[in-house]
This record gives sequence, C-alpha cells and structure tokens, in this order.
Amino acid sequence: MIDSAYIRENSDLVLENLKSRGYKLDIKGFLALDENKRSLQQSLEVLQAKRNKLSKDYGELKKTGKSTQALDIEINQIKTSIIDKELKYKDAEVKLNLFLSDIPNLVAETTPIGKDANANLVIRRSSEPKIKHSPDHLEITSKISTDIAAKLAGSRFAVLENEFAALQRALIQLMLTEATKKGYKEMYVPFIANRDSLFGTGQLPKFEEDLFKISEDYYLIPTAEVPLTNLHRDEIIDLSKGPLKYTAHTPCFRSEAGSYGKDTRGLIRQHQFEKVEIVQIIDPADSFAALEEMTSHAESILKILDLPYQIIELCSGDLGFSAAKTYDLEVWLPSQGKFREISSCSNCLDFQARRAKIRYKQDGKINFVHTLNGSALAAGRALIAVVENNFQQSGKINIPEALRDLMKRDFIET
RNA sequence: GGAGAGAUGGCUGAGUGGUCGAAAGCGGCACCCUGCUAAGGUGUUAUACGAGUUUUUCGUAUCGAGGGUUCGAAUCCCUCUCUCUCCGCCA
Repeated sequence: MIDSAYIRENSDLVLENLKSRGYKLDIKGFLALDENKRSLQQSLEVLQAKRNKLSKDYGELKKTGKSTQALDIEINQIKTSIIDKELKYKDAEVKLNLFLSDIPNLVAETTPIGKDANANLVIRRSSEPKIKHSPDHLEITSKISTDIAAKLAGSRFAVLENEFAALQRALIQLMLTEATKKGYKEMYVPFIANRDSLFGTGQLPKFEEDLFKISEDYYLIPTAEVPLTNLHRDEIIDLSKGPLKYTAHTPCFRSEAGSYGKDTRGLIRQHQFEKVEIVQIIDPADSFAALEEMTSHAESILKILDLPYQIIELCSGDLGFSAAKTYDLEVWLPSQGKFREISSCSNCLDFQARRAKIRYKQDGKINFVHTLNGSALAAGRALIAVVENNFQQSGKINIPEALRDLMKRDFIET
C-alpha cells in the first residue's frame, strides 16, 4: 500500500512512477475519494464531539436531579445525523482502501525503466554451461513422473521416485543449512494462510485467482514469504539489534491461472513445488544493501551446486505487484537451451509493512519497516537443473559435490 | 466432538454504566543522587486518522473482531474468532 498522503502531495511523481510499470493511476478518482473521506471524517468528528459534550451535560443534570428534557431533543437529533454520517464515512473509507489496495508499489529509483521482460538487464553471469543441450528431465528418467501425478491429482503435479525424491530433499537440506549459516532463523510455518496474511503481503485482494482457496477464509500459501513476513503483522518490533531474518522450507501452491499452455511439460511450472524462502524485516536505511546481500546469498547456493546461471535485474514493467526492485536468478536448463528463473529477490520497501502494519520504533518515533523476500532457492527447479546439467552420455547423473554426503552416493542411475 | 473459563497498554494485571485511554507492578526512557559495581529518588512512557502549527496543541476513534441496548459502554446483550482447563479422539 502506498501512503495516501504521499500520493496526495506528490501526485505527478506517483503518476509518472506507476506509469513506468504499466499502471495507469486514476489520480482524479483518487483525489476525489481521498477528499471525500477526509471531509466526511471532519464533519463526523464535529458531531461526535458535540454528542460527547452533551452526554456529559446530561449526566450532570441527572446527578443533580434536574430535567433533561431540553437535551433529549438535541441529543436525539445529533444521534440521527451521526448514524447517517457514520454510514457515509465508512463507505468512503472502504472505497478509498479498496482503491489504494489495488495500486502496485512504487518503482525504486535504481530500477531500470522498461516496458516488459525484454528490457531486463543482465547483471552478471557464471562461467559457461558445460552441457549446452540435453534431453529434458522427463526424458532422462522415468522416476520423475507427471503421468502418475495426473492420476492422483491432475495436471501440473509430479511424483518423484526414490533417488529423485531424495535429491530434492537433499537440496532443501543444503539450502536451509546455508541460510541458517547466513543468520536466517529457520522457521516451520503453516502452509495455510488467512485473508489478513495474504492481504499483508499483497496477494489479496487483487490476485485471488492465482491462489488455491480451500474455504471461505483459508488459502494455501503460494510462497513462504506470506507466513514469514506476516510473523510480525500488527506489531511494533525492535530493530535495534539488527534486522529480523527468517528462512523456511515450505511447499508452494499456485493455481497458475493465466498460464494455460505455458510450460506444460515437466516440473517447470507446477501447482505444488518446494521452496526455501528467505525474508528480512529491516530498517529502511538498510534495505537496498540487504537486497544485494540476499541476492548474493541465493547466488551462493547456485555456486555451491555448480550450476550455470545469470542474474538479471527486472525493469519497471516486469516487476511484481509488491516489489520496488527485484533481481531474478536464472539457471541454465540445457533441455530448453536457455536460462530460467530459479529465484526472485525483491525489496518491497514499506509497501507490505503498511499493509501488514509492521512498524519499528527509533528515537521515540514509529515508522514502517522495510521487507525483503527471496527464494534460496526453488527446489523443484533446482532439481531439474541438477539433473539436466549433470546428465552424462553414459546415462548417469553426477551428483554435485556438495550433495554427495547428504545423498550417500556420487551419481544416480536413471 | 462434549463441558467450563478467559481475551485490557511492551509485559503482568486491576477495573461491572459517566470523573477510564484506563490503577498498580515490571520493563523502557530522561534527569538527580551515589567515588567504578550494586542500590536509591523524581518524572515520563499506547496507537491510528484528521485539523492546526511545524515550537506548544486540539478533535475523533480504539480495552480480541463485528453488531446491539443506552443520553453515555472496557463494563450490559448477541454473533464470530482465538486462547486455556477437563473429558473423548488422535499423528
């Protein structure tokens, strides 16, 4: 959520900024809603003050046994107009909030301007991929199956068998270990979130169709960013000892509405996938440095796994709803002959903090924190990358050094 | 699933219709005293929105959430959510 006072006072700036991400802000509509709400609030409060005063007088009269008749009429009139005004005010407030909650975050100053993914910048690359082309993971092994999963659940699910299930588990184990080494506190969290939590991180109300809704108030989490960021919803936290850093491994559930026909083969785009997420809740002054740090942390996992990758910076037009600045880590997939997203690290500034009311106190002043989130990494996609980038002509898959102890083996027979 | 109890400020906890945004204690902050340490004293210490001023301020709302009764609700009534205890079931 963007501060409505900020929009009011910097409307041209905001308009221009949001335009760069392809969002056309109805500034006139906003100003009207905002003005309406404030003027209703003012007149309502005048009435309430009057009523409070009269009620006190009423009490005095009662106490001294005097007649309250004269006040009765006046109070009754005020009550009626308060009820009327209250309804109008609440309506105006709801409308303004709805309007505000639909607006994406402002784009950070350093984010490159561009229309779509074509304008994203490559920041850096690892060394050249050793394997330029390979069969895809479904061709490599029958132990990764989407057919069986289709019987169990439907399309866009997978069943992993034996060594491949173990490989995914080992990847998760490695990622969690690395994250905790970097000071992220490991958390185990619910895989179901309520509406308030999903509003806090920005999935609701606008992107409900991307979620699996399991009952009126419950949704499956699309990422651990939701529970981790919401750990401190509605709190004023202490940041004097540094940022709060959390990590969790969770399955992620996405309906993938709107991606029909895209990435239909294999594990690349699933309704359910495993991910290790990292989140920081931090002093606003430090958030951009923290984004670099988080990105390099996610990057370090790719290095440890010896996977070829590139890091890109998303341009304004390709940014997610809550993000002001985002780095994507893309891993080389030989079967596709291109880099594919395996992690996304974002600085959300105070956008989520406003929605989730996460604040901190500094020198007696209360401010919104900044929140950051990143994948470190998406385990399902990491599995594909390991399999395809280590597939040997002999038919074996070499296991990366870092996973050999965990897997208790050096290679997998397909 | 059955029965009961409860939800108040950073924490503990008082408050059953007006003088309550709310006692007291703890914690925090500021100052004082004390020759390091320890202890003591005084004061201060919720949040949001709006108006004004940009130094001082004022108004309104908020005691789990929402509704109701009342001139007036932390306090009474209803609904919901959550927590705790006991029983049942259970990984």
